Amino acid sequence: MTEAPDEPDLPEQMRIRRAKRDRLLASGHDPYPVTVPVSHTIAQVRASHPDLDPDTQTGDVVGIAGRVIFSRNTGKLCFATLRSGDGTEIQAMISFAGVGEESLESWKDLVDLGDTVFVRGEVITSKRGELSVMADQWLMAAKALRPLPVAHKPMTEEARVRQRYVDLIMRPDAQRMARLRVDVVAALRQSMSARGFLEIETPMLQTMHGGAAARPFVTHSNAFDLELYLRIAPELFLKRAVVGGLERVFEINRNFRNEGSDSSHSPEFAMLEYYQAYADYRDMARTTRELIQESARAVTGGLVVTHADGSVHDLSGEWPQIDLYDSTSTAVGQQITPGTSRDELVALCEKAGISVAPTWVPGKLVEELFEHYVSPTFTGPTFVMDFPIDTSPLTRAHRTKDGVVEKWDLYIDGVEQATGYSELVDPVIQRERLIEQAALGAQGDHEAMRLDEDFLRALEHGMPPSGGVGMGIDRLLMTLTGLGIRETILFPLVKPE
RNA sequence: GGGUCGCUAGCUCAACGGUAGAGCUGCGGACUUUUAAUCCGUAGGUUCCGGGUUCGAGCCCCGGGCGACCCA
Repeated sequence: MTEAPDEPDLPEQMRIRRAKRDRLLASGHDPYPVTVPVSHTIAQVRASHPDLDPDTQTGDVVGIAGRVIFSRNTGKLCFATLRSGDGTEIQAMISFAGVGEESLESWKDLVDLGDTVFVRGEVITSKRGELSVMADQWLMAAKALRPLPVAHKPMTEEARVRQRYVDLIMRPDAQRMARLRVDVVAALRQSMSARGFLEIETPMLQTMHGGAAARPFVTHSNAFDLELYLRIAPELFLKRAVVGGLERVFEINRNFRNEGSDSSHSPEFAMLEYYQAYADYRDMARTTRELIQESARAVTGGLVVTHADGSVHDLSGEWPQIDLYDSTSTAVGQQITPGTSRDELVALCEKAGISVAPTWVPGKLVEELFEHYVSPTFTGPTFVMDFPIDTSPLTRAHRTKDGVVEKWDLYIDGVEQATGYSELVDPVIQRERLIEQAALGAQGDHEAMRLDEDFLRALEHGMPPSGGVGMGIDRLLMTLTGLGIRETILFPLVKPE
């Protein structure tokens, strides 16, 4: 048994709680016992005693534990609302008659809001009808040394993100979000598994980053004296697996991109990527729609989801497909094709107020025009088809249209939700594309891809015609809930205080 | 990267350049049916950090930190 060391700089309320911990120890009670004799969860007690009349005695004795979130003491009878980890609550009653004077006084002296307590007693209802456990014994299960924030004023957004443990205690919605995420990921895994996909894990520490246009985080292996990168995408390894004959593979895991964060971007984010041999981008679009619909059904029971702001979003049915070049041409009032000159595109961008970076290739300019004029007009889920070839170095050229690749982006609520491809599997063309990327990198484009010789060697062994998709898990949670990305991630990256 | 706003008690927020306050929380007291319990009393501060102006700075100026929003 240890005394709390003197910490005179602590706020008064924390000093007092430490003193209560000491008093528990002094009276022979462990403030952090190894276990308490819980017999039922709060949810079980609630479920097995529905609709009792007020002032009922059931004769059922249970042992429950939960965190004290409200406390109302009268002279010889104390009420506490206990909340369990799943968000369910029940009232505990500690009475002079039930536990005796010493234990009652001890409760009033030593139990604070935020403490986790064990209560054993009969399941009853109070005179007001509240389902309660009338204690014949109580024990401290975990003494809280810090006070909780006020329950009736919302914590600031920053406080909720930085101290998610407190957010989870105080706000049942925070717990619901964490559990919803579990359900969505489980639904995705089940949907993939039902289609014969194997879940595999590919390296997060890579000697060569690739698979996306993004700046990587760099780290270092002491043992190998080697510069390593946190992956920006699993794509090139999943494709190696397809080369090897794992014809349907997927991975759900984290990617890391060394860029800023805002309401829809996080430096680390979870992604589902899947590859399917003998499928093309149209097959992948259908599968992706089904995956999202199955996720929505799994967590909401239907295909019409209601967001936190009350807005309603219909994910049912087929989703429209529009052509990138056609829709952008209509929006700017001028025919744009893969043959439109860079100068013309720059002029259109400047007219739109888009500031153009000198490294931007023509395809990038077209995508910027599209995002400026067209994507904000989307009202429901929309597939945008057939992207410029110069921004998609890992994608197969379109089978009939010059200058574009077989790639789609799926937009939901105006945000890119997923992207799919008919994969480029010709190792000769792939090498040419990556050499072009390496040249861009040499010119200072930090997002350009590198020449990955081992990946090319794999392709040279022959990769079957395949489709691939990448879908953001955090984005999917946003789509289903309408919340920001920092709500969907339990512990998002924050700068140190 | 640019602009605007914010940072004060454990939490949420006030305070004309002039003694830093409130609610909840806490502490002491009353109360055996409360529901954000109520009633009486009471304590609690490095005003994000560092400089400067001033008789005097939470407030004004400069620099820095963290955050939010808008723009790029």
